[in-house]
Amino acid sequence: MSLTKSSTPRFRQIVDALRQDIVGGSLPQHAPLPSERVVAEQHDVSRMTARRALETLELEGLAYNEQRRGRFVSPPRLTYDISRMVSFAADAQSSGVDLEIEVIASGTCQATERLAQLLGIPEGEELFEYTRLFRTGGHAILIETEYVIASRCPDLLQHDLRQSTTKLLEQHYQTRARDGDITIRMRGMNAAEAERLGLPQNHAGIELEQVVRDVNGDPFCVGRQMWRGELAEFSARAIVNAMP
Amino acid sequence: MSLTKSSTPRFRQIVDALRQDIVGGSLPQHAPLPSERVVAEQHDVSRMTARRALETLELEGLAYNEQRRGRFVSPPRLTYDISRMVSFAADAQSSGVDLEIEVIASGTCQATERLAQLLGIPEGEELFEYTRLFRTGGHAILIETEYVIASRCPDLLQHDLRQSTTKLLEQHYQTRARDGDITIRMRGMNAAEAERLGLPQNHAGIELEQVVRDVNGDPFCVGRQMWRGELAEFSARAIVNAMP
DNA sequence: TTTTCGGGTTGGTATATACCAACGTTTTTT
DNA sequence: AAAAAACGTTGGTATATACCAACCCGAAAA
Repeated sequence: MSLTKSSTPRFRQIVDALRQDIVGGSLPQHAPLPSERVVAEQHDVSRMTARRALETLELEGLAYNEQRRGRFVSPPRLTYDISRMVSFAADAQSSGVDLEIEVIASGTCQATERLAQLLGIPEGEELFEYTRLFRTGGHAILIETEYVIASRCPDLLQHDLRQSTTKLLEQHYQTRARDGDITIRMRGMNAAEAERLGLPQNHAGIELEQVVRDVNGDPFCVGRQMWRGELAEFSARAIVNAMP
Repeated sequence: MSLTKSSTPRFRQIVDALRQDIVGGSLPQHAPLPSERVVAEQHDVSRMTARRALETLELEGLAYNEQRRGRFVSPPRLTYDISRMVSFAADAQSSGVDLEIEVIASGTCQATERLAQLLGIPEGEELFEYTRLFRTGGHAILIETEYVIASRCPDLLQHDLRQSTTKLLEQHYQTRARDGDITIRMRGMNAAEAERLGLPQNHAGIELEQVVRDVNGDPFCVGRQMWRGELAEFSARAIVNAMP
């Protein structure tokens, strides 16, 4: 006889129902979704199936998850225009996004082989290194670590790092960013990144690496950002080269 | 007493072991990973736990999964330089990547409101629409749908679409791409996309939307690509604008 | 030689259950 | 009033089991 015999899996039906509640607006931003146990009871499935449905909503970017607190409706994406500005902080703040920056760590380090190569400096040269967490409305968006050549900006770490680095370097060190190289890819987060962003390990996110160069074309800063994938959006303007 | 009492979860220990086999090179590209049942037996866990481990490898981008055939080691990422060239096909082929293009569908359609707006044309105007699947070594990378203003390139669909559209339009219609706008985001795939790429529904991927403009600044083509997230990498060069 | 039919593999879905760790709130104790 | 303990919630991990659908491949039939 069989109960329903519809070919779409149960968990997917639940996903569809919950998605309606979210995109239909009956569940606003940051509103809690029903817990795994509640969903299981409401739809008369096992908790594992309910869990599957809720996890799928996370994959779709419609919900996020705070460690053993519950699942909530995701806020809309933030767009970072990578070809207009090298600094996300300046970009966001000038477009009216309420952006909070927390400095997780800061200090000095020595250039590794890779950093030295990217910055065009000898291995072992002193760098400032700092890690910052970006939030909006208390909700973590991305975590960033930047490395700046120390000799170009003495006492950089004495300044307040809760602002755009690009602006800081301009105002105090006459170092103006002219251009940069950016690489974007999707990948699972490592333990440290996931913890900072309040996510389970291996949650998929978007990694953005950038090298920033000054008006002379000399690189002075490299950074690596890890974004919550469901919150990230990157826009760019491409210029097609002259052809042969 | 407890058996191991290590705080890292069993499934994660298995992930670590399998990852070693992959990055260590003992499992080459496209080599089959042990099946869920085999992993379960080898590591003395239940099949659900083994499955969990293998799925985590997929999230990390180290493995991919073909519908009920098994899991395999992922090939390395492909990089698309979005600021140098508007066409991935031309970019890849010129850099020696073995790229196969399959035309899934092609035909004409009428501009929807959104397409009309992007292309700067009246709603309902005739467009060519075609969908192509890109592979390398038989392995699907991305699926793309493009819309081109029909009046600008009569009989476009008579040509072989298994090549760079940019080149095709240049050679036959004197339409040369000058620049474009690109948007990149991560999201779960819908049913159609997932099926074409041989993935389970809602697998996370990277969506890339682009509008291409000619030498007069008039848009003539819009496209939307869905990439397997673990294979995609985008590079760009950013130019910082003059400041106030 | 080609086609068809099994049987064994694979992952996909689903249930029912169990215990744990982390968090929040309430109650009790200090 | 402040600190501590208790309790109930949440998701995180893990097991054991079951059946299904798609696929591969080899054996049997055409």
